[in-house]
Amino acid sequence: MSTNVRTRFAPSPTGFMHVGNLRTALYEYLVAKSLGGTFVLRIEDTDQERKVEGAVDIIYNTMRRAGLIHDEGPDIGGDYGPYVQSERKDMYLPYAKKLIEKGQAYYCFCTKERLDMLRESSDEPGAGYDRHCRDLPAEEVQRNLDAGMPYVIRQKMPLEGSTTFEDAVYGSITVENSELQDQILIKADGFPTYNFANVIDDHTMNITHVVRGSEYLSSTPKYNLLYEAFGWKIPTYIHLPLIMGKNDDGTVSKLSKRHGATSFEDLVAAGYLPEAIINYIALLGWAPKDNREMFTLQELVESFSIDGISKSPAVFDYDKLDWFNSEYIKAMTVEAFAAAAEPYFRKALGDMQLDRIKLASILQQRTVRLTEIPEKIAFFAEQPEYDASLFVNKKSKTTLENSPSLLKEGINALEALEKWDHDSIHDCLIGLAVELGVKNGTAMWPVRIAASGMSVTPGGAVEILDILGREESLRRLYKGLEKLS
RNA sequence: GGCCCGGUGGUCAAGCGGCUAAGACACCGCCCUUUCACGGCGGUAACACGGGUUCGAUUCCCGUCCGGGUCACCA
Repeated sequence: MSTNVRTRFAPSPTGFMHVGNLRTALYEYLVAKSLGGTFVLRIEDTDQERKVEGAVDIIYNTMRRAGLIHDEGPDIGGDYGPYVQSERKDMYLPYAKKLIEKGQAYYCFCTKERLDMLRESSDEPGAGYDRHCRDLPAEEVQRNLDAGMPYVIRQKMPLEGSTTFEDAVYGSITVENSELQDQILIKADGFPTYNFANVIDDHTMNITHVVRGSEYLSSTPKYNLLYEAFGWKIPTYIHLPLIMGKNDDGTVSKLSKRHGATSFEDLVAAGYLPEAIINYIALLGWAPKDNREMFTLQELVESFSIDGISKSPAVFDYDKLDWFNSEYIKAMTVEAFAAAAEPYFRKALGDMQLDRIKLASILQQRTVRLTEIPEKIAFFAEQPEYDASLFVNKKSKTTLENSPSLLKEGINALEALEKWDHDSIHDCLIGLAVELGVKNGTAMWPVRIAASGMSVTPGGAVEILDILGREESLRRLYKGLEKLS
């Protein structure tokens, strides 16, 4: 028997992809793919007031860059379309009316003002709707309808008893029905609310596994009541632990914009690779059976299982993301890294023609985020003003006294070089150290400082000289010598 | 505040009645080394608390405390 597993990612087009959403999408993808199922993309745009131009494209782009390829969706179609809720608008009202017929829902003519007043006049923080229209006489309802009075449709919650549902992660959860509000199903503008559209769409799209953040845990009983009212099969619920952010005061709360770079686009702009981001967030709330940490998307599909999902919230840790990113960078080929780094090379060097592969090879092992690159190599384009004190280094045994002669000897040796390439420069300087009877570092230090003007550089003296080229190298070394005298 | 969920080192986390309580990140030290890194080796650091159940609880139950989520014509 092959009940096809179907999951859906149902973002609303807000203009950015929050990592919490991305992680939900990832898990939905993994649940589907690890079970040989289908991954559906559905756009939830029922809130006409919050519509953002171009936001859907951001969703497509993010999904593609993250590698989360959907099997059905607005852009590629499928058997259960349309996949945009605004295009399904007409589907929802009939379902709501069916509920009214069954006595599970009702028209409500209360104005927004009355609702606001209700809220304000109550001293209970959680006080909700007073069910004023719940038992309106049928004639009055009809009269209002005929008069064209604006209305919403509300779900009629049971006043007694309790509702229990099973969650694949959190287990059995029971809520007293008296806690449940008569939530709105259809808004005054005719659009369904998220909660209602969700149930209708998930059912009509044959979604078998509903994966979402645990912030929906407490509203799930309402969903179940809806499914039961229609006599529909209840999907498997998989609620995910929340991703938290650290606040300035040391507390934590649901990760949001105020915690910094928290959207996929933000993170990419901050110099993180999509693969590293995916790998990291996969491990926020899920752990494999073994100790493994490095996963490609495909490997995640192979290792994923629902019972590895944890219940407790996870704090988003930029340090760990940094580590993943540097690991991914180190694992790239130099060519791939050079390509990824190119925009940052340009930023620091402009049109200056330096060997990109050589640059990449000295940077690759020491780059955590791509965005660090420009500041690391800016000295190649223009040597910064530096102080002679940089020539002093205890470990290398260099001082203001011995540096001038050391540097002069270096210049002499280098000027005699026939070929200016890495190995020649290397052998030349090492040979010099031997000749002078000093440590390699002692001979190298003044050269590197004069060539770069920086105490810390990517690569050593040899690499820098090689990349800089003979002419510019010598020019800088002489300048250093001048500074020392 | 009501309701729901959670609670293993600073962070992510293994563990699912008996372990010297893994591993990773971060941090610290040492080594390597032409700087910084990288790499190698080692180290500091945890079962929130109190009751039970049991021969035995980090693991099961209850309570307390703490943390989070949720109570919209937002999703």
